[in-house]
Amino acid sequence: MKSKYKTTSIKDVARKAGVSISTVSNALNNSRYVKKETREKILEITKNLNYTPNIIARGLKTRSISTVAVIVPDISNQFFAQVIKGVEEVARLRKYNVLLACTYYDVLEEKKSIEILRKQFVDGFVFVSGYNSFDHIKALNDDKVPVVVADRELGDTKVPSVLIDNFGAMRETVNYLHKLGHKRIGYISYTYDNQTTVEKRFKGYCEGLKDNKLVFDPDIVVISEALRLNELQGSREAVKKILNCKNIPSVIMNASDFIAVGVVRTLKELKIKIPEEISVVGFDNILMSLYTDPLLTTIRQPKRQMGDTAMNLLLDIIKGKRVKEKNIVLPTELIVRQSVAKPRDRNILKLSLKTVKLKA
Amino acid sequence: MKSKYKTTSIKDVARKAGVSISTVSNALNNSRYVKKETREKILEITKNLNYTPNIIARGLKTRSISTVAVIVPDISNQFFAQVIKGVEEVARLRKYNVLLACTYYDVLEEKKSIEILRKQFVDGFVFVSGYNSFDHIKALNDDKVPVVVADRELGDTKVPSVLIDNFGAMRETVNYLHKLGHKRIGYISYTYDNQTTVEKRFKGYCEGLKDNKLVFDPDIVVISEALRLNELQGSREAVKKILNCKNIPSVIMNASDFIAVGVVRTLKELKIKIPEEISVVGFDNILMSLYTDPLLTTIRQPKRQMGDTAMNLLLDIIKGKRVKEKNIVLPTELIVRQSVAKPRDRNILKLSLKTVKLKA
DNA sequence: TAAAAATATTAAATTGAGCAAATAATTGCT
DNA sequence: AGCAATTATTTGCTCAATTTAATATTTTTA
Repeated sequence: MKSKYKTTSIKDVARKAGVSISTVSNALNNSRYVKKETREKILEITKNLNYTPNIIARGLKTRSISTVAVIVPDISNQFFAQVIKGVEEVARLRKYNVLLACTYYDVLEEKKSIEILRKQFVDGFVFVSGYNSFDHIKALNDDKVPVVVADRELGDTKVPSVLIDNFGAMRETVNYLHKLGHKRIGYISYTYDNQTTVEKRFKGYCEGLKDNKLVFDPDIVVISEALRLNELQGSREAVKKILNCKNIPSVIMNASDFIAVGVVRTLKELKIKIPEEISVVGFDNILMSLYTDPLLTTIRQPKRQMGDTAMNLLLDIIKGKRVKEKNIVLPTELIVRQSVAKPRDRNILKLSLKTVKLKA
Repeated sequence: MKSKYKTTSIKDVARKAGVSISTVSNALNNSRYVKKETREKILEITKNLNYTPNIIARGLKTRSISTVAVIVPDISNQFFAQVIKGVEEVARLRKYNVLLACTYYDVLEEKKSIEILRKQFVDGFVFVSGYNSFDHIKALNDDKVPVVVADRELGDTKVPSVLIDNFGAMRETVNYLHKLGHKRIGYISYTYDNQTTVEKRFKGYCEGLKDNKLVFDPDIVVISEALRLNELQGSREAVKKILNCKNIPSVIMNASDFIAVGVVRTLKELKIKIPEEISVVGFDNILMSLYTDPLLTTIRQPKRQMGDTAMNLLLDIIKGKRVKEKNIVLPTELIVRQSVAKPRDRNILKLSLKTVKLKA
């Protein structure tokens, strides 16, 4: 504490115990032999004086105050909050402190945070970048600063990372839908930069189509900047665009639950029945996916687990433990709820679409 | 950083500049007169050597490493995440670090966090307790440890706090509804302990009734433990209980948006029209309130502002600034969306209820 | 020009611990 | 008892800065 008042120090304990400072230090840290009686006396006095070692002083010598930084784009985003939760839990368990820094998708802020913190007192970083280029993180790693990246593929296996297989998850979901009988699979996403999770999802969708000899049809794929805002309007426009094509898809896959929630809303507004006429699939398993009507079928990513795995990995690296695998891929899971069904007779849909076309 | 390699220290700068350590310190901190040329030379060399002071060493002397702790029950809760966001923003602005600790509504964890952190290196606390008794926080304040409480009424104005007027917000909303013509106002809440925000809301509801000479009717008030879980089922049961009474309310107020969202869902399931037959009001303005159908009318609390106000207050206290008001009440706002309307002819409702009763 | 005043700089103490090397105390062995 | 080996403790340096009190330098004043 900043308290200007003198706190009890190791000196006080030493004086009261009639021994030297080092003996107290040795007794408390078990770093050297200390006679049993001496140790007990010291422990007793430590307790009486309510003494705890000054972490800062210790840190000056040991060069660590058991603190790691978590850097995320925005804590108010459920996803990042969950990752942090995982990090925090492991930190508490392993007696570490967590420093939080938000960067609001601004590389400059990311770099600034790195700059400030690495020169200061953190032992390492759990990093979820909000940018599409990772040179600053690679540089950090090259400088031997312990860092673990979560949910970002750096294309550089030297940097430890904890990811999910966005590509595989989407691909398998396409396979699942195809098995149900779907042949026209639409896709809605916000625009992506190079290397981002959203790009991987899109590629997984494309690969899934190939797996099943389905052709990629740009008429039923919308990738739009408007969807980045997580607002209903984006989904609304995307859905209308897809519904205006000749051959309407029997299912719409989405790059995120936020988009999917908007799609569900829009289809309901248009009186299109989900999943009877069109099925909808999300990605993320956000809380809201449990509040849509019908409940959203989506792909769960283990957000909290991502955080705790990253933190455990980071601490192992900091402690110099030999880690066998430093590029960890966590499993995703398709959560089957109510918004997907086998495709029905396409005539049902065509019927309701007469109305839609007029409105859209 | 923990880097075992030697970093450049103030000594290196001093040697290279041909001056003493203290002069370098004085030059960099503006703590003493330093001749202009000397200062410039030192600054130049500081830059060349890429020197930054070791915060830990400084902290040992100054007893601060510019870090505050934020303690919340659970970061994955939107509300707390927003508060933290506010705290973090101010921290970055005022060049402070934020240590995060979650306590999962466990007083023991709260006490443990206090115990660990206050003895260590934090300058103060922003505290959102998850408990209904605040002795540990009062003790902290009594010990002259800077602490600001957010969103909790301690009933002790000695402890600095940033709150909203839960009581007044509910009361005024009752007045608003009464002005619209509502005479039967239902209320759903989860159970509360002493002193909590939810209790204040309930009292505000009661006072609002009195203001308008409406009688409190336990038949249209549900306060249940089941609602604490934030799951649909709780709201569903509460709604059915209210609908089973003789004289059904024309509007249902709710202690939280989570409850309200469930209420909206349930009413829709029961084919009761919102707001034509029953109006619904929430509290919190969570993201999901923008995704219900109809959009939820609710009471906004300035969550982020709560965080940044608390942090600014805390830093002012830490810096010894004279603060005129250390018990701050932030304004709430009724956000009028679609789920509230003037009450119509009660016969409409009675008609649809014939069906409901059977189901419920 | 010498003394006083103002300006500029520095040596040394301080912060609270850890740690290596030196020293002291105890035990074992012949 | 005497010496080595073992066990226990301490001295003093270190970490990297801030700060106080002392000192050096320059400028002003009489």
